[in-house]
Amino acid sequence: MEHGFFQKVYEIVRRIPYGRVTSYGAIAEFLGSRGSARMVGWALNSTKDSTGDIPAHRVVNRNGLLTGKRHFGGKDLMKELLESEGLIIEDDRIINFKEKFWDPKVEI
DNA sequence: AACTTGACGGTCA
DNA sequence: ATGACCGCCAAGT
Repeated sequence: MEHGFFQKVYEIVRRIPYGRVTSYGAIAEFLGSRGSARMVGWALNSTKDSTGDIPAHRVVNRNGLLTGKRHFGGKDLMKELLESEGLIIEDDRIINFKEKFWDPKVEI
């Protein structure tokens, strides 16, 4: 197993509690200078090859917008996954984002 | 080796 | 509120 930037990202994403969400930037910030928000999105992109135990749908952009939805199967798979966890989504935006936001640097 | 492309975010007009 | 720009940096071409 490697311990590169990607692995660190996976570790954090796996820790996002059910029904909560975080942002690419928050993860990048938590990892310090080891990466930018773009890198986090990149890391998640490669989870498609991975085993699939990574809840990538719980990562959205800083505005609670489902910017990564097109990388999931189906038309609205990402949205459906989040809704099934109790989040309210309207026009690809998480309405109760602030309440559901989980910040790794304060909650870990 | 050079250029483009992003699941991003902050700043400024 | 909206849009342009810039920094970010690994991968693909």
